[in-house]
Amino acid sequence: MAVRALIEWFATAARILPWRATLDPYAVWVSEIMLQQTQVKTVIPYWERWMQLFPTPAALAAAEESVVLKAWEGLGYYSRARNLQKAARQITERPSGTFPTSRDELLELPGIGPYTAGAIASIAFNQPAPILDGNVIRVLTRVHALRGNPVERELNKRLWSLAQEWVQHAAERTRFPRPPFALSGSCSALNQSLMELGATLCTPRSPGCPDCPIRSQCAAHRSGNPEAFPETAPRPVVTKLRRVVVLIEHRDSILVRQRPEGGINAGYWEFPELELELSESGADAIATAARWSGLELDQFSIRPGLVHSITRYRIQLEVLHARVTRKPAIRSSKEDPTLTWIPKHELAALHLTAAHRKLALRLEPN
DNA sequence: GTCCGGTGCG
DNA sequence: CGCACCGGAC
Repeated sequence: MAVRALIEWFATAARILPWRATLDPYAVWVSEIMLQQTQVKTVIPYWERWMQLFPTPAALAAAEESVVLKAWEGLGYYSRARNLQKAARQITERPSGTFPTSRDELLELPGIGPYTAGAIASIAFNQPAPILDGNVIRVLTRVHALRGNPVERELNKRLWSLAQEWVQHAAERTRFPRPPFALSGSCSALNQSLMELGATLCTPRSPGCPDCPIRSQCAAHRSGNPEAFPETAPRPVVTKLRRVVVLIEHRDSILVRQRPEGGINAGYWEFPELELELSESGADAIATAARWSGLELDQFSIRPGLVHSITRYRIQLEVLHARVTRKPAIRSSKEDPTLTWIPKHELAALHLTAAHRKLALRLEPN
């Protein structure tokens, strides 16, 4: 085990990150949820704004959902934001009025699974709770040269048990050097050092083995091919889709709609989007938009499109623009009651999906 | 183009 | 256990 070397390395090599300046469990929790599936660099400005807007669980619990979703706009996986607020409401309703401190209590909150429960319990409260995320999986499979897919039950169980042994060892056998940031103790230091190593040196490609504090104890390093670990399952095939976005402006207003609950980008606003066949041409896109809107073909102009990827889809967006002097009566507004004209200056405050925010930024200001 | 990554739900 | 959920890095 390389626990001591890891902790000593962490005390000197840890990146200074805004959420490392505090041990407030709420601040740690928010950072951990944002960091799920999302890179540190992306998270930093979101975390700063979030902590200003909602400095406590009570502030988050009391906020309008639309304000919460606006603060999350562009981060993706929007159920994380909804669950964060749901959990904040549960926390403020606790009879004790205190933040849950145990892994088991944390696990009861929506959006908190085994990783996040361990992260909060160890980082904020220095409990010997294990954590296993992508970084830790990489470090542990490399140190022990563990073959197999870490998602499968057998290896996954082994990795959790190693993570538990390491943090237990940290709890019983180590102290931590005083680092230049907030640290609750050696369990926190060990867990954070595993993640930090995975994020900065023990990276998926081109790992920085020469600088690694535990390379002498690493079986994958000795093997000469650390990148062979962990083994990964093939990713699901990407489905290509093609859609047309219809930007219709009338005076200072523009047509938007809200995405339904329960699917991609649930509850977020967007400009109307229509499905196209992959084979359809630009002219077909205009015909589709005209049929949907009741406008004439020649009222539309083609604007630069964009490509974006969400989950297993790669979506080519064509963009059409029309400026009308009379609002068209759009038939589908009966089936889609969220279809709404809003003043363009209100787009800034609306929660839009990332792709449509890019389109909104291309509109001329009034 | 290809790769990366926690939680919830069926 | 398989799949859905996002956006950005390379």
